[in-house]
Amino acid sequence: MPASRQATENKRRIPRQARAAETVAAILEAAAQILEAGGLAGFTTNAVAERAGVSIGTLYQYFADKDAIVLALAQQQVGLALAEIARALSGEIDPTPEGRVRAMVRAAVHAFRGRQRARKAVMEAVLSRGQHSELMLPVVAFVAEHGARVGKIRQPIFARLTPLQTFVMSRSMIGVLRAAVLEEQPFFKSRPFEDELVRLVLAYLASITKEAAASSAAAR
Amino acid sequence: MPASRQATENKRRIPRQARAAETVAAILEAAAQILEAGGLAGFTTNAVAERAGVSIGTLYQYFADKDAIVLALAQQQVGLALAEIARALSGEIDPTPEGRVRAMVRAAVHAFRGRQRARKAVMEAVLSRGQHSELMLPVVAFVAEHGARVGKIRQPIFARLTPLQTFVMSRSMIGVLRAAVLEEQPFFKSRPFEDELVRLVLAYLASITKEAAASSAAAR
Amino acid sequence: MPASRQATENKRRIPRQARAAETVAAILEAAAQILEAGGLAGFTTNAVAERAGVSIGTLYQYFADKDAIVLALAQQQVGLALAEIARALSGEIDPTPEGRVRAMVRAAVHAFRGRQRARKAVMEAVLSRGQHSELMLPVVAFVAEHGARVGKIRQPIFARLTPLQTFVMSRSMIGVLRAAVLEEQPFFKSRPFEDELVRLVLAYLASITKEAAASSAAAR
Amino acid sequence: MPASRQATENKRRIPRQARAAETVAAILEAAAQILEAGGLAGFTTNAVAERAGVSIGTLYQYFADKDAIVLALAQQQVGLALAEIARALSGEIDPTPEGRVRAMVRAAVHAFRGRQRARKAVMEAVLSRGQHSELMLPVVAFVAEHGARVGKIRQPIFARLTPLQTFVMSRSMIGVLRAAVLEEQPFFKSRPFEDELVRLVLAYLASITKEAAASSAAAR
DNA sequence: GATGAATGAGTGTTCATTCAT
DNA sequence: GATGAATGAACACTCATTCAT
Repeated sequence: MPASRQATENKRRIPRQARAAETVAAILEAAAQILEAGGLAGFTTNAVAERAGVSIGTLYQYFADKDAIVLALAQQQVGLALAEIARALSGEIDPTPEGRVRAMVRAAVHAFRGRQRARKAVMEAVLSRGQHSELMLPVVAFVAEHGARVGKIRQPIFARLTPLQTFVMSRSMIGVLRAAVLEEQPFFKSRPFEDELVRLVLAYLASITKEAAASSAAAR
Repeated sequence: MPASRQATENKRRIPRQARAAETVAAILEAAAQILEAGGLAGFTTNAVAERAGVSIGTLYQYFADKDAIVLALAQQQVGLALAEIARALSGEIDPTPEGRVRAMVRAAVHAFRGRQRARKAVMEAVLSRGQHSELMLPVVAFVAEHGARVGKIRQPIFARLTPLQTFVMSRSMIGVLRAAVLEEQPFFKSRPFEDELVRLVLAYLASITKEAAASSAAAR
Repeated sequence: MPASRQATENKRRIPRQARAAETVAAILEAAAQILEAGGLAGFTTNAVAERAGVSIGTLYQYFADKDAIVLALAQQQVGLALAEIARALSGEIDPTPEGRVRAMVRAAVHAFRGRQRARKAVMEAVLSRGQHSELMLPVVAFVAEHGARVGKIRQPIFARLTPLQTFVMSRSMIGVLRAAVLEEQPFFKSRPFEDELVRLVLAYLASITKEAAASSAAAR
Repeated sequence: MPASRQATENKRRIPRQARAAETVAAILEAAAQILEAGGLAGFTTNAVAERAGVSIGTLYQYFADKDAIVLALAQQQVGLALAEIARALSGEIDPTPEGRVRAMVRAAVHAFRGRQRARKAVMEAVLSRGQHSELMLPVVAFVAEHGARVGKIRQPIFARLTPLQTFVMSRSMIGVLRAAVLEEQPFFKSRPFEDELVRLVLAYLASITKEAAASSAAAR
C-alpha cells in the first residue's frame, strides 16, 4: 500500500511537495496576520513575503499575483467554515432541526479563527477585486449538495428549496454576518444575535414549508 | 417672461451655490458613468474630472479626496433609495402590510437608477475604502425613525422590533440584494426574486409577532 | 508747503494710495504671521490672502508673484533693522566705539520684531528662491554709505575698510546671527552671545587698524 | 593577477554593498550635476534618477524621499571638507598657527570640488527643507573634538574656546563663505579674500587669548 | 479695482512584478 | 527552486496664477 505509506511518511518523503505546502501555508498565515494587524493598508506583496520569511520571488512562484493570495486565503477560510457547517447540518452536533440551524449559524459566526479584522479586510479585498462570485462558488456547490443529501436522509431542512430560495436563504444569513463584521457590531458573537439569525432562517424555511403544504392540500 | 426672469434670478440669486451644485452633480454623474463603464479600474480622479468637464483642480475644490467622491455618490443613491422606501412604507403605494413590504423591496431592487455595474462598483469601492459603516448611518437613522412613525399610525410593521432585530431584518434584505448585484445574478429584477425577498421579510416579522403574542398570552 | 500738508493728512487725502499701502501692509503682516505660525509649510498665496482679509486676486494686484511677497517682507524688515543700526552707529545711543558696535549688534539681534520663526522662515524662503543677493543690496548700500559718513564725523569705525573687509565684517556678523536663528540656539538673545559678537567685530577692526598703523609707520 | 583577483573578490565579497554603494554614489553625483546645471529648479526625483541611470524605484530604495538626497549630498561634501580641515589643523600642511588657520580657510573655500553652483543650490535646498541644524551636527562634533585634540599637542588654537566662542568662530567663517557663494562674489577664491578670513579668525582668537591672559594676571 | 472659481502643469511616491544570478 | 535588486507605470494631489464677472 504505497498510498498509506506515503500518507504516514508525508513529511519526510515528499520533500518538494511538503516544502511547497509549508511555504504556501506560511504565506497565507503571513497574509492573515498582516490583514489582522493593519487591514488592507499595509497589505503589500513585499510585506507578506517578508513576514512569511520568504523572498518576494518565491512568493510569486506560488501565487500568480496579489489577488491570488487574498483569494486563496478567503477560500481556505471558507472551506474550513463549510466543513464545520457540514458537521452542523449533518446533525452530528444536535440532530433537531433547530439544533442544526443553530450549529450552522454558530459555525458561520466563528469562522476565520476569530480574526475579525482579517475577516473584514479579506471581505474588503475580495470585493474590491471583483472576486465575490469566485468566492461564492464553493458555497453554491456546498448548498446544492447538502440540500440534496439532507433530503435523502429524511431531514428535509433545505431539501425542498428551489435554487432561488437557496440563494436568498444563504445570502441573507451571510449578508447579516457580513454587515455585522464590516460595521464592527459589538453584538457579533452574542447569543441574542445568534438567536435572531436562527429565527431568520427558521422563519423563512417554515414559510416555504407552510406554503408547500397549502398548495399540496389545494391540489388534493 | 418667466423663463428669462428665472434665468436672471438664477445667476444672481444663487451664483455660488448654483454653480457649485452643478459642478458637484456633474462630478458625481461622471463618477457614476465611469464606474458603470469600467468599474473600479478606470476610476481615477483625473478621469472623473475630465468626463465631468472640469479641471482636476476644480474637482478637488469640492471633494477632499478620491474617497469622498465615491462616498458622496453612494450617499446620494442611498438617499434616493431611502426616500422611495419611505414612500413605500407609508402605504402611499399599497396600504396593506404585504403591499408595503413589497413596495419597499421593489424600491430597493430598483435603486441606483438601474445602473447595476455602477452599483456594484460603488459597493466594491465603498467596501475597499472601509466606508461601509459610514454609508449605513443613514440606513440606521432611517429605520429607527420609521419603526417609530409607522407604529404611531397603527401600522406596526417595524414598530416592535428591537434594534438587533432591525439590524438583522435590514441587513438580511440588503445582503441578499448585494449578493445578487455582486454575483450579477440574472434573476435580480425578476418577480420570483422579489417574492422571495418579501417572504423573507414577512416570515421574519411574523415570527417575531407570534413570539410576542405567545409571551404576552403566557403572562396573562 | 504741499509736502508737509500731504504728509500730515496722508491717511485722509490720498484714498487710493493710502488704501494700497494698507493692503500691502496687511498682506505683509499676514505673511509674517503665517510664517511665524507654520513656517514655510503653510505659506501659500491663498492662505496669505485669506489671513490678510483680501481676495487672492487683490493680492496679485500688489505682488507680481509669491516670491515678491517674501522678498518685500524681508526687505521691510531689513530696512527697519538698518535704520536701527544707523542710529547705533551714529553714536546716538552710546558714542564710544565699543558702545556703537554693541548697539549695532543688539539691533541686529532684535530685528524682525522678535519673530524668530518668521525670521527663520523668511531666511529659508529667500534662500530657496535665490534672492539672497537681492536682499543684501540694501545692506551693501548701507555699509558703503556708513563707512563714508562715519568717517566724515571723525569716528572712523568702518571708515578705512576696503570693500572686501566690509564684506567680511558684515557677513561674518550676519552669518553668526543667521546660524543662531536657523539652529534655534537658545543663547540667541543672551548677553554672552552679544559679547562675543562685539568681540568678533572689534577684534577684526582692531586687527585692520593695527596693520594700517604698522604699514604707515613702515612707510615713514 | 591581482587585478582579476580583486575584481572577482569584489563581486563575491561585497555583492550587495558594492552595488549599493555604486548606485548611491551615482545618484549623489547625478544630484550634484543637476544642481550645478540648473539649480533647484530642475532638481526633481525623476530627473536625478534618469541622470543617474537608475529607475525612480531604485532611487527610492536608497533614499527615503527627495530631501534625503540633498541631505546626503550635503553631508558627503561636509565630510570631505572636514577631513581636509582636519589635515589643516593637524599642522600637516603648515605647522605654524597662522599656517594652520590659513590651510583651514583654504580647505573650506575649495570645498565641494569647486562646484560653486551646486554648492549654492545645496545650501538653498538644505535651507528650504529646514535641514540646517542637521547639517551642522558633524561640524559641531568636529570642532568639539578638535578643540580638545589640538590643545593636547600644545597648539592651543581652539583649545580654550567656550562652546559659545566655538560657535561664533565657526559660524562667522562659514557665514562669510556662505555669503560669498550665495552672492556669487568674484573674489571667492582670491588670495585677498583668504587673507581677510585668516585675519578674522586670528583676530578673534587673539582677542580671547589676550583677555584670558589679562584676567589670569589680575588673578595673580 | 476687487473677487474667487477655475485652471492644469507638475511632482513625489508606491508597489506589483520581473529576471539575472 | 530561491533570491531580491531593479523596474516603471500609474496616480493622487497641490497651489501659483488667471480672468470673467
